[in-house]
Amino acid sequence: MLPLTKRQREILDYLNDFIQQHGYAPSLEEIGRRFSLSSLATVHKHLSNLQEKGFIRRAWNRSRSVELVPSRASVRALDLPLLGYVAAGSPIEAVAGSETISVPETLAGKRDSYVLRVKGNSMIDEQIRDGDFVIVEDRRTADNGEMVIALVGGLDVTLKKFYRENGKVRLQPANPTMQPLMFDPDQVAVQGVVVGVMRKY
Amino acid sequence: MLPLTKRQREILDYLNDFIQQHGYAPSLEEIGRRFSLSSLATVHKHLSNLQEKGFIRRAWNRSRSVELVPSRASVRALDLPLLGYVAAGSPIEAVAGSETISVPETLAGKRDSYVLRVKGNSMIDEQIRDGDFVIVEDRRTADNGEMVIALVGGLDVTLKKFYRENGKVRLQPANPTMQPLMFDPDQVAVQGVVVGVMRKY
DNA sequence: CATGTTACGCGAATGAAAGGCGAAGATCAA
DNA sequence: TTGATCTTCGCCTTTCATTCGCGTAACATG
Repeated sequence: MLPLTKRQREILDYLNDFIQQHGYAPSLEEIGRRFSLSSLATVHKHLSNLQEKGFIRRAWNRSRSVELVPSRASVRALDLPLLGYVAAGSPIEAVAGSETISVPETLAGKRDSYVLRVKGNSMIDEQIRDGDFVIVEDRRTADNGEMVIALVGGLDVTLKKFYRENGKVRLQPANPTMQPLMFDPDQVAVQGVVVGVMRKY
Repeated sequence: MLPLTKRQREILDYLNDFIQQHGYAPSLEEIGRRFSLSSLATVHKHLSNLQEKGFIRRAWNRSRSVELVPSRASVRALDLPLLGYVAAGSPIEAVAGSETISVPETLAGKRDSYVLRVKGNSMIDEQIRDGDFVIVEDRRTADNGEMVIALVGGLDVTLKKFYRENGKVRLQPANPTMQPLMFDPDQVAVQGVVVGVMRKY
């Protein structure tokens, strides 16, 4: 893609801000006012140049039809649903509405995945703290040592580490004050496996 | 999909609110009243335009049949450069080539940001483990308690928690076996601040 | 140094789309 | 059937993008 001039960069940034803020693009007149340009022809030429260089798209003769081309902001991210909160030992608490979180493709599992927000510090020993987002791949089986969302006895939904031992299933809390729990395999239904963590400071 | 005009955006926002609040769509007359439009033809034309642009769907000739098209609002992700590895006490070790990591927009700072991969468990007390990716916002100042990438004495580049105390700067390792270090402010140059963490299992 | 190119700028004229009106016709649910 | 609601038609005004001709400045190149 062709490089921008200083002026073009300024205008592109302005477009970005404006669209972000208003939800629609500025008119040529508004752009001109922002940069103290008295002629719309000047603005128009700038937009044409930006279009030629591939940074924006425009519908012909349509009001406020400038669109930013998602170039460097690559689309390699998935919008996963934020289903709710999870705390060790408590059922998943659904979150209102249908919020989504964008997650890098490399973090999300290949199957259907979703996101839960961690409540409390019960997973602190696995370096997961209160407020972290865990990306969960929706599947019914787990390997030893994986962190799973498990339905225990048809009641509790918990986040634990999963081990299969001597025909039993061991669910290991990531908290030193809690004891590991042993179950018969038919008592434990794996709901999903944690494949990633995100934290925002 | 075509972008919206100012008016179209207003109406779309109203539809959104109304449906959210009532559970059903407004009638044309209600929309018109909200925007002080005396002709339903005007409202109808707006809805047609919104439909044409792909933001709503309508059943033909059905009352209150406006439906919002699930936001294909492609939440963008940024491709940030993976600059290298960082371990407490060691200089940043550059990674070969120009790898990038895609990071959700919500995790990345507003300014220029980059990604470092953590080596070793020296930050374990801050729930950052070996192999984690830290998203670093490139700036030169930090507030108390922020985790910073700091250049100390023009030599070492380290990842520490940052505190300003009594005209001195305290760099606090996130590891119980390491002592906090006190410096004169001119000995410490903040390179960036950690704004996010990502982990892949 | 002259010269072609490109970015940047002006103002005016033109016409298309958006936004608006009222009235009449069509359709659906009760 | 009837009342509420959606659809269509013609016509108007406002907003906006486009085009044209012309000009200046910066810059690379022969």
